[in-house]
Amino acid sequence: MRKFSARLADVAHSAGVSLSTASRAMAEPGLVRNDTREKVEKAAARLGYMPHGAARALASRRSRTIGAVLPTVDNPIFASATQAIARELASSGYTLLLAAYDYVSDTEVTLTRALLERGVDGLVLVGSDHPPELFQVVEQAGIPCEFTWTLDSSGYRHCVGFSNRLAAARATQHLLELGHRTFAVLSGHTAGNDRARERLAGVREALAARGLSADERILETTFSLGHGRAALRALLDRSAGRDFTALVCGNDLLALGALLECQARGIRVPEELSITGFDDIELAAELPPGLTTLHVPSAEIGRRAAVRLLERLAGREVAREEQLPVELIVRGTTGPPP
Amino acid sequence: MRKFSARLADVAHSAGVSLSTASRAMAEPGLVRNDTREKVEKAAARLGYMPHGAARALASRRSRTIGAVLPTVDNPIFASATQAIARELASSGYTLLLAAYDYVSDTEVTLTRALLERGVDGLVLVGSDHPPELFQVVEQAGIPCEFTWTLDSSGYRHCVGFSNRLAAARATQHLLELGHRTFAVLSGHTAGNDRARERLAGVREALAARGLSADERILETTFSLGHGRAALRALLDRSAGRDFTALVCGNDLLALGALLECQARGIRVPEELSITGFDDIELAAELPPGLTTLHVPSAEIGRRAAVRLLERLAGREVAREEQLPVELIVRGTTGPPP
DNA sequence: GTTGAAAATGAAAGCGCTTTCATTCAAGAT
DNA sequence: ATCTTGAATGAAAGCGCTTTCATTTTCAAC
Repeated sequence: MRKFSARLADVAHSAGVSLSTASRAMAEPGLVRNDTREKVEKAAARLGYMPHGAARALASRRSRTIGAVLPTVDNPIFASATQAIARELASSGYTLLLAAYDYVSDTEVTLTRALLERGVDGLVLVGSDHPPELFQVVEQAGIPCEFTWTLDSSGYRHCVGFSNRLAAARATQHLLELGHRTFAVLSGHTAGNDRARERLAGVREALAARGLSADERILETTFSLGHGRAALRALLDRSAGRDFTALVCGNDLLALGALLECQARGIRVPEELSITGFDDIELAAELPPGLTTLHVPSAEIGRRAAVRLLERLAGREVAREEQLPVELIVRGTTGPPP
Repeated sequence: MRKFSARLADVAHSAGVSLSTASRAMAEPGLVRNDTREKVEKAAARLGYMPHGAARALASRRSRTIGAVLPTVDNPIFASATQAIARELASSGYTLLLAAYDYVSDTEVTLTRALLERGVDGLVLVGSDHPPELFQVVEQAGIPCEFTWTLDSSGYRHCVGFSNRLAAARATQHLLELGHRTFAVLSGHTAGNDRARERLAGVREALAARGLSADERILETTFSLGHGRAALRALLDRSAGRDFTALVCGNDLLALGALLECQARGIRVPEELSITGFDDIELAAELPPGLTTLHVPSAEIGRRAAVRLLERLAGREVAREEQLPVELIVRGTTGPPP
């Protein structure tokens, strides 16, 4: 079934040079005379030569591929970060290998191992919370790794992101400044997810600084519109009536789900209830009255992670930690309490 | 920097068997005695052996990787299809390599070539519309390829999907049956996108069958909420006033964008204007009054594409074309004309 | 015990490329 | 002319694995 495919040896022969010269002509054009390089290029074009990545990787000990292991690809922020990584890598001749583990830790380890076996030269991971087994295989592989969407408290891993804790505290602060004193929180699942955990911690700290707490009104759920909606429903049904004026959400999907539930129930936002999100996805701006949220530089995170990895692969040093700005975007879902 | 990593030869030596036996113990356990297999497995575990994918690929002539080339990963339908492909492949020991070309044809060819160089054993492409160059490199690589989200009119390529034309016609038919006679259409860009083109053609045909046409009220734009909104705005501003009662959209993002624009302008849906989408993303059900749309089996498309590829790689035959059901979901955005 | 066939193992030849090392070549200095 | 030197090229040794082919072992049947 597989057609004959020209090898570099065929190209070399057709160009009338040795295999090594042909190899150099393709990889390091500076090492051969101009006319021989042209001969080789012509021969390659003539034969429709396509390099054999596996052979190249085996001989050179690098694959020119980077692996990214994501919780899910079905989230605009990861999608744009991924796109950015891929683009940046492509401009340096690298290819991105993608794997999504759907928030299942075991799968994350399996997929990471699969990528390492495929010989990726570097790795992009999300968050700093991972099974010890994962750190172990990555360590053993001895390849550079960037942790994203987070800052590493241990301070010895390479990461590019922002403080989820401070950002979440900022949103909470915004609500406090508007005068809110009774809060509810819709958080993502915190087990194995440091971003969700840090965001929740940030909210708690900001409240605690004012002697407040939302403890009995904190719900953890899956990041999605439907779950956000269901979670608010549960919150409203449980506390006899609505005993809070502000709702802080772990991401925009949860917040928008909550907003839709409010609209369905006839709860006026922000007059009766203020809502904040996190991420600033496109829908946050489009859905009236506009979601107050934190804008995270997702594409920039991806791009920087890629750049840093390329730098490190080239043997250059980069700062351990790269902090990117998160901006509070105030839109229509927050206002003074009733 | 890179740590020492055990090779299969080390495992073999440690287990007291030959390299070939060790190889067989890992790849074809049936070929070695139980106790030797155990010896090898123990040795592998002891040394933390991790197979070298490139070496394996070079020797065996297959990489156990499948490539998928998508227009974008930032669309729920592609995200879920991708997830499904990856899951199905993983269960057979295959890994998915992902590439997104952002609707840029040149990039599509470049990325496909990159995947082929990486030695993918099979390919999943979206749609049947591709630059001739792409068909050529795929052809030359001689690997199985599945075209998805479409049915191939030429009938000689392997594809799994549905008729975008008939589905779009069905939605149009629904509006016709409700009594609508004046239509506008928000289409995705049709250049190089057979799905968008077929959907538009389906609408046109359904209208033509009743002697109707929407020609002067057809707009092509980028698939996104914001662009959908802007497109409807343009449509309303251009025709002096609103001279149509039904709006057929190329996908849900466009439809939901249009819906938001209606809500912003105070146009009541469906009382004054009926809207249909295409895809049935989560938001279509959540955003009041609920979008009437066509449910496409995106995960199933991905899963079947993966299964078919695995079958073909195992040397088994599969039907050239696999048609999946598309269902009209009637929600709140369609009703009788005013 | 033999014998023969099947099962298990080992030796060795690559897979297609990169890269070291040795060799040749061109060209300026003597 | 000869020598020197650096640039350009070629020969050959792997990279870590799979797989063919040959050899040894096992074990049922005689």
